[in-house]
Amino acid sequence: MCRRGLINLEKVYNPKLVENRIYEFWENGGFFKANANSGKTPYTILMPPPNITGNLHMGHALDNTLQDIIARYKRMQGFEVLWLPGTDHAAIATEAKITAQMREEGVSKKDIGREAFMKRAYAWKEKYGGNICYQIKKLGSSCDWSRQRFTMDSDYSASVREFFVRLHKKNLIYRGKRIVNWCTKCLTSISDTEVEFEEECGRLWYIKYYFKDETEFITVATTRPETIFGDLALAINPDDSRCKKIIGKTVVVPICNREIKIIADINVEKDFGTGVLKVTPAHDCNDFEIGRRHDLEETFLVIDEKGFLNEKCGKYSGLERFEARKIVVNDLKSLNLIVKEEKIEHRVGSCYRCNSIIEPFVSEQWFVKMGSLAQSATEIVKSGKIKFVPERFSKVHLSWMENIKDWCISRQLWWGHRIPAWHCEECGGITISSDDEPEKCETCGCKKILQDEDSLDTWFSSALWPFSTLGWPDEKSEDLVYFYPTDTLVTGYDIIFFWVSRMIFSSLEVMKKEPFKQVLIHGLVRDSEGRKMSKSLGNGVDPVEIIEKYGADALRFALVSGITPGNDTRFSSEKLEGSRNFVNKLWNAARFIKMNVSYASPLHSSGVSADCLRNSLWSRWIVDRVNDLSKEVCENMEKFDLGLALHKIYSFFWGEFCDWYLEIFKIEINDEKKRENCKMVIHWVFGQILRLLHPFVPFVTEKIWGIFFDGVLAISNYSKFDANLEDKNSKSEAHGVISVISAIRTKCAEMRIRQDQKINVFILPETQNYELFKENLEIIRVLSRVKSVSFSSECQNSEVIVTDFAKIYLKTEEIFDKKEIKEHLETEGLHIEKQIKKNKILFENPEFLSKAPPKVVEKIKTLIFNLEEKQKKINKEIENFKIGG
RNA sequence: GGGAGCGUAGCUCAGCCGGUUAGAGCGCUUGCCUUACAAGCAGGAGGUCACAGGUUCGAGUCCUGUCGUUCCCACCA
Repeated sequence: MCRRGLINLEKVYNPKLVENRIYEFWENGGFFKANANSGKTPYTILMPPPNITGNLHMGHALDNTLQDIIARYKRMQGFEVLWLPGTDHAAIATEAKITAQMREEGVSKKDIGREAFMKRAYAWKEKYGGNICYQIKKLGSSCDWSRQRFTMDSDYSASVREFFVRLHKKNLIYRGKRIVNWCTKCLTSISDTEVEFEEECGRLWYIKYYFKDETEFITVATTRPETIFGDLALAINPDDSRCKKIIGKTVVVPICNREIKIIADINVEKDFGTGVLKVTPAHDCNDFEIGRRHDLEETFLVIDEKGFLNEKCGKYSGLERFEARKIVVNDLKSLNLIVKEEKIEHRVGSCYRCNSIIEPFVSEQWFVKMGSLAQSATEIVKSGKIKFVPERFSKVHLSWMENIKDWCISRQLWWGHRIPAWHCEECGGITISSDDEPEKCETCGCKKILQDEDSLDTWFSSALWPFSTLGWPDEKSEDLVYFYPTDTLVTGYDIIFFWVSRMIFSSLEVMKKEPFKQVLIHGLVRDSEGRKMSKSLGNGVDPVEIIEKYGADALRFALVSGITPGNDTRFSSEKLEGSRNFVNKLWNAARFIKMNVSYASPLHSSGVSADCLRNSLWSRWIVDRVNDLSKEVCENMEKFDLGLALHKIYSFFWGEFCDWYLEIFKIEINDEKKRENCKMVIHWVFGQILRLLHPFVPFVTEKIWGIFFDGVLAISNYSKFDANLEDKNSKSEAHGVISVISAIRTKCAEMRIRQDQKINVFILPETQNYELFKENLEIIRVLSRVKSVSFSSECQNSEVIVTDFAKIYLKTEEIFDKKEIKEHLETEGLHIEKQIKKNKILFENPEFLSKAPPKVVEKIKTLIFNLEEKQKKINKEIENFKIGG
């Protein structure tokens, strides 16, 4: 890496020439490697492992950027920072991708078998997992690659098995036939969180069920007539007035002519449809519950795993479920069994991976008992040991935990952790073991045992991320002891249930300690029109493409500026351009400083001496300002108000440092007495700016740092408030001069005075400000772009401006229109009068005086005083015009 | 049905504990190629802070309600 010696810095910053080399420099230097023996206070962040399904998207870019900002900030503050990266095998998502790919090739899972499939999946992991890491590096992420983990690493897998075994021992895992959400395309069960519900326009058919041997019928409303083959009862609410009359009676299921009973159950809404529900326990969650209460056959399946009607459906068997619906409805109609048909808005669940409609389906699955786990996860958040930022997201976690049902953790997939359960062919007993291959059946001791075919929910393994990545189940592992509990988890609100909540209860279960102290929740990255970025809309943006075009720093800047924790953000090319411009501005400031302040050898940017500040207001001012800024920025950073912190640095750097200090520096550098001190100050202040900005835009700042200073910025100290550098007077003095310059500029623009009109300015300062202005006459002249500035008490036929610090007269060779000047003054006077009035009203109210804090009263008093002073001056000028005629 | 967010300039959004004349970026507009930067510099226009009440000496900020909007949760089949 070219550390310095940039004699000719390019006019336009080119991130392409910088970023890759800087990252290599950091990585080779091992600056991001965490050390469990450093003796420093640890600060741990675990990267939410991206799925190996494909490429990183903008959401990842935001998530990673936020983490990197925090990691770099904490590292610069002297913490031993561990930011542990990794990837997730993403069982169902990856398997869906691979099978889709295979389908195109015309092969199926069955064709190639489990072993070959796993081989293929690992190859996929190598390819895409590697690509993801490449992308994370491109973003500038300062994570410790030596500790990189994958959720299917062999020791990680061992920890998953161990966890399973422990839960099983505590009776928190059970196996049983239950109704689950079944995806007929992925051919697996999925958990409740993995079902996405959407409001859809469907139909409600009113179907006649005749009483046995009677001509009377009862009408039942259903959205799923194709499931009548699975009807095992009709149910009615016990409070329904018809209930007594019909309860226990037998009705005949249409078409299949099976006889079923009418039962009473409180889960039937009296007011929905006809108030009578057909109960299909094997294909509806609600009906399953009712079935259990009334001893109905739970496993009476009529639809198979692929979504086709089975042999129980007579001539309809073999029909796809939605096809069957149409045919059944038609047949019912022709049998005159449909009373009416109406449109209905209802919620339909679909698979979060493949989007096909979920079939509630009874099958044998493994479950985690949630009761006690959920309770501990609730308590820890209520106790405040885990804090959500913003706080409101703790509610999301809590309300989910408080209403949770048991968690279905088995999946009929191959890609993932195979369930560590072995079935005995001899005795049918189940052996649960954390061994890779247990030798014999625990029950009968024979060796004929076969591993369960199912694998585990991907979230079952990612729930262990906080401790498995640090060495668990080895409880004495150095990393685990030192880095656990971790400090901050950064993630989007969309995976609170999926992951955050599950990490909390899993960690409490095995570690007996919270997995992290804070959870920083961020929102979604949307497109410029506020739409969610998605493949189907084609509005997704590839972070790497953006980096190629604008640079990683600009991307990071665009993602972070203007965000507030928990809120969504929009991403647009306009924002990106603004961000790139900022980076370029920074680069050019460096270029300017390099051109004017060249030291033979790079400096240690240790501090500024009081000596440096002695003879320049502007040095005192800028040092005080950057000192203030450091304080505010650190306060914001601690609260994770990263967008706000960045905004403050931005406006200081651009609006104060560049616009004022650098411009003034150009003038002061000509003063031999000030020159050296100025150089030292600019050097130091710029160093502080680089420190403050580094977590946000690490590449360009590191690059520039190398031009001016020794050492590595990434591991330098963050800028920090220093009470010794406070200088309150500098602020008002600088403001006094700046306000005069601004006033002249505004007036000139207003009056369309062109620069070539050579105007002369005379100022009359307040006596106490005389020295201040005397010192700064040249600065005022140059920055206001006027011909001359001098002191004078009065000046006929001149435009007059009154500021808090001075009266200013503008004079050109041309004579101003007196009337116009007077009018300007009068408008100004009117404006001031209005303000005075508004503030004086406060004092007419006795309650204001008695109740408002003295500080505020005092503040407003001086405000009024100042305004009145100004008003007097203006009136005097107006008076002059009258006398003058 | 329950819960949450948002509503501030043409657009995207800041605005901490209530306290002078409500801010930024972009866009628009006027004038500038002023030796770091035209990806720039110096000006300017543009706001009933969704609406209605309330608390308060004082409300964009706190409370209640209304409207609009977005999202999350929930077994009306």
